[in-house]
This record gives sequence, C-alpha cells and structure tokens, in this order.
Amino acid sequence: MHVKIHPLHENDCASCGMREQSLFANLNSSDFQLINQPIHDLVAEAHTTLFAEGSQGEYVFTVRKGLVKLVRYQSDGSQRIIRLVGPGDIAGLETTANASYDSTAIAVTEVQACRIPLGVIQRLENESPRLHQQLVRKWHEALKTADDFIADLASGNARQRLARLLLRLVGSDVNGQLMLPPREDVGAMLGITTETASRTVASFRREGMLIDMDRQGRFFRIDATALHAAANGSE
Amino acid sequence: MHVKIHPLHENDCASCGMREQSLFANLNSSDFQLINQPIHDLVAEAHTTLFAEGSQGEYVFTVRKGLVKLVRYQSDGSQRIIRLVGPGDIAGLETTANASYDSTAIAVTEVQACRIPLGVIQRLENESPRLHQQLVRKWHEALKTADDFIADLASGNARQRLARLLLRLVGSDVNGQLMLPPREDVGAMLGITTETASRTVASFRREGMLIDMDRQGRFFRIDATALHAAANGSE
DNA sequence: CGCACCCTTGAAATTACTCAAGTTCAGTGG
DNA sequence: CCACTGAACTTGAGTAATTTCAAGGGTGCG
Repeated sequence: MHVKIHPLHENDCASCGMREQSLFANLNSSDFQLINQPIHDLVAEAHTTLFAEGSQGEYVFTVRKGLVKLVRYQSDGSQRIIRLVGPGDIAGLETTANASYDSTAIAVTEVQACRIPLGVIQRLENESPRLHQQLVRKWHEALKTADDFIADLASGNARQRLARLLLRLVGSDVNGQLMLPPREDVGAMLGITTETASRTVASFRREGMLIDMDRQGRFFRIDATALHAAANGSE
Repeated sequence: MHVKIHPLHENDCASCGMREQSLFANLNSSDFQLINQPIHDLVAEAHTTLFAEGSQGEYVFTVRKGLVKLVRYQSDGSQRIIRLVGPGDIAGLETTANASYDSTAIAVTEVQACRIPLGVIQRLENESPRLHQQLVRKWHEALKTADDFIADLASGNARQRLARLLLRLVGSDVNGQLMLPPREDVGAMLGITTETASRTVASFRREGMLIDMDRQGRFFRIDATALHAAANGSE
C-alpha cells in the first residue's frame, strides 16, 4: 500500500493525452502562467485512501487511469459506495465549495491521477473563464452521475441492478470487456449483500451473459444484448 | 391543475424573506441592474409539472414554499424520485451547464417559486462574482443531497429507510411536524413498493413513533428519539 | 349518496439475507 | 517443486423481508 508522487510541469500538461477530458481542457498558455503551486502526478496502489470524509480538503484529483470509489461509512460500520470515479472524472470537487471532503476516496485498482492544490483552482477560477466553464461542466457531470446512480443502481431487483452496473462498467469499450471489482464492492454499490452479488454474478455466468477472461472471476466479456434485456427485467 | 405567473421587480427581491437562502443572497444593487429579462413569481398547484426530462431548459426555479420532486421514469413506466427540492433549493440547475433538463420536476404540494430565465443567470455569472459564488454553493448542495440520498434512502431495510426519510422531512422543524407525501411517492423515494411503504408507515404509527395530526394520514408529529433508533436498525 | 382515490390489510410467492461450510487461486516458504 | 495459507469467491439451507395480487376500508367531493 503505497503512493508515489512527483511534480508536473506545463509541458507535461500540454502533452497529456487526457487533457481533453480534464479540468484544464481549454486553458491557454497564459492561463498556465497563473499556476503558482506545483501540481503533482500521483500513482496510488489499489486499496490506498486518497482522502477521508470530513478531513480538510487541500487537493482536487483528476483521475487519468484506474478506478476510485467514493464511499460513505454507515453507522453499523459497513460501507456504501456512492460513486465510481474513472478516467477524466474528478474526485474531491466538493472542496472547492466546502473546505472538507464529503466522502472517502479509495483506489479500487492502481490509480494514476493529477493532484491539484486548491489554491490553483481558486486562482484560475477567478482569472480564467475557461477553467470556470470546465468546473461547471464537472459539477454537472458529478450530479448527473449521482442521479443516474439512484435511478439505475438503487432500483429494481439484484439482477437488474447488476446488469445495469455491468453495462455501465463496460461503458464505450468496443470489445465489451470489463474488470469487475471485488464482490464486496459490487454489493456495496448495489445495496445488496456480498453473497447476493456473488450469486447473481455466478448466475449471469451460467446463463452466458458473462464470459470469463481469467480464472479469478474479475475480467469478463459481456453479452450486451442479453444484459440490456436483464436490465429491463425482461426474462 | 394550474400555474399562475406574474412578474417580479427588484423591490420584491429586496424584501424577499427567502433571499438569504436563494441564489441572489448576496447581490448588491448594481448586480440587480444587470438583470435584463423579467423574473416571474410562479404559483403551481400540486401535481403540476414544472419541467420535463430532456426538454430544452429555459428557466431555473428557486423554490420559496412547498415541495417539488425530481423524478426519472423507468423503462417499465414507474417513476423513481431522485431528489426532493424544498424552500431555498433550486430545481433545474443543470440547464446552466447542459441546455436540457436531466429529470422531470413535479410539484408535490402547492409550490411558490421564482422563475429565473437562463439569460439572467448567464449574464450575472459573468459579471458578478457574488452570484457565481452562490451558484457553486448550490451545485455543492445538490450534489451532497444526491449523495446523501444514496447513502441514507437507498441502503438498509424498509424500516431504516423510512425512518431516515421522516427525519429528513421534519428537518429542523422544532415541533417535529411533517407532511408525508402519498405512499406511492414514499415508495418511489425509497425504492420499495407502495404497499411496503404503507405497511411500514402503519407499523410506525402503531408503535407510537408517528402520531396522526389529521384523518388522512398525511400530517404527523414524530418521536425523534425512537426514529433515530429505527434509522440505525436498533430494535 | 355514491364515486374516486388512496390507504390498509391479508396470504402466498418470491427475493434477499444470514450463518456456515466449502472451494479456488495466488503467493510464500520450506 | 509442492504443500501451506490467506483472501476472495461460491454454495447451501433456513429464515426474514419484500413483492405480488387481491380485496376491503375510509375520506372528501360532486
């Protein structure tokens, strides 16, 4: 469990393949001159905590690679995953409005992210309408994702919820391949127990809607047509 | 089912009791000069639709009185309520980033709101850092509410969810009184059936955690201590 | 008075949870 | 090279919670 950090420079941003989807998508070079604190590249192993709910927010993280889960702990100690943050998404946006983090962010896989000090955001927000526009877009994305989460992953029975989660995880992958988080996390996302998550995955596998790509039951190829049917409760 | 609309003027805003919590909380009078399109006062009867998912967004609504539900329709035609919008909250914020509405907004009770044209927001956003600050605050509130919704109202069993909903509905009311929406809406908020919602409400009533204030089973006084226990699954 | 509309309740069927073993697999150390 | 171990996944059986389908109240309004 380790995190590696090293500083980035303007050139790195300029050549970043993710920039189109990032906060800095449409900044020009005079905007970059306004950055007065160093932005760091961060590589976190799976299971590393990026920040904890309630703690003082100092950074915003834009994920370039890997998957981060945002979790809330319940009174009984169990965790509920409230959102997944993937490449192009931002974790910790709330600190630009609130000082402290509203949830805990934990790496599900190895994660590569840019760690941006709050001060950079604040300065750019005032000086650059381009950054400001990106920020609003990110707020909207986050809110829409949260709403989708309620509508898709917290409604219907376990089969429907899992089918919708799988479709969301493959996203736009043309090969229909995906990495499924541990069953415990699947349960925490769908609001079901680990056992029910496991049983439902196993059932999808037997029915041929999920085809194993490894021996650990983590990588799959999907039958999108069948999953869409299952997501709607047909069959 | 009817909506009444009439124009508002700066003086109305200045004397508005809700202004502290509204988008215009800290605008000064030069900011108000920038308003180039009329803001309207809107009174909508219960069950009126304020806007529909996917339609072109032209207005942002700040609720002054009453309750609005934001819903998404599922493939089977049923509805899932994804958020409640009450006094001080905003419905339709997403159009400041996206052009179209992400959900349908329906009045649960009679609703009084200010209907603000998008153009006003856009103009003020560029010219007034004070409005801009309010907007960010509202984005954050909306996102946090959505996250809370997932963590509180979509986790645990029906008793826990209902208890948490009731505590949220009383809010900071000192008398512990609340208006409970129709059972169908309660179900659509908690992701349970109308019947289960009804049974659980009835059960809380029998146990004395809910005390009737009317004969229709809509107005109640609550036993906050008992509800907190139920929300945590104790007993 | 009677019609709507919603809320309530019952009973059976289904779904999900709980508790408790097994199983598999990757990594470790002999 | 192989047995051991830990972690995660799977499965079973009994129980609990929820849904489903169906019928029976209550209240307000025309």
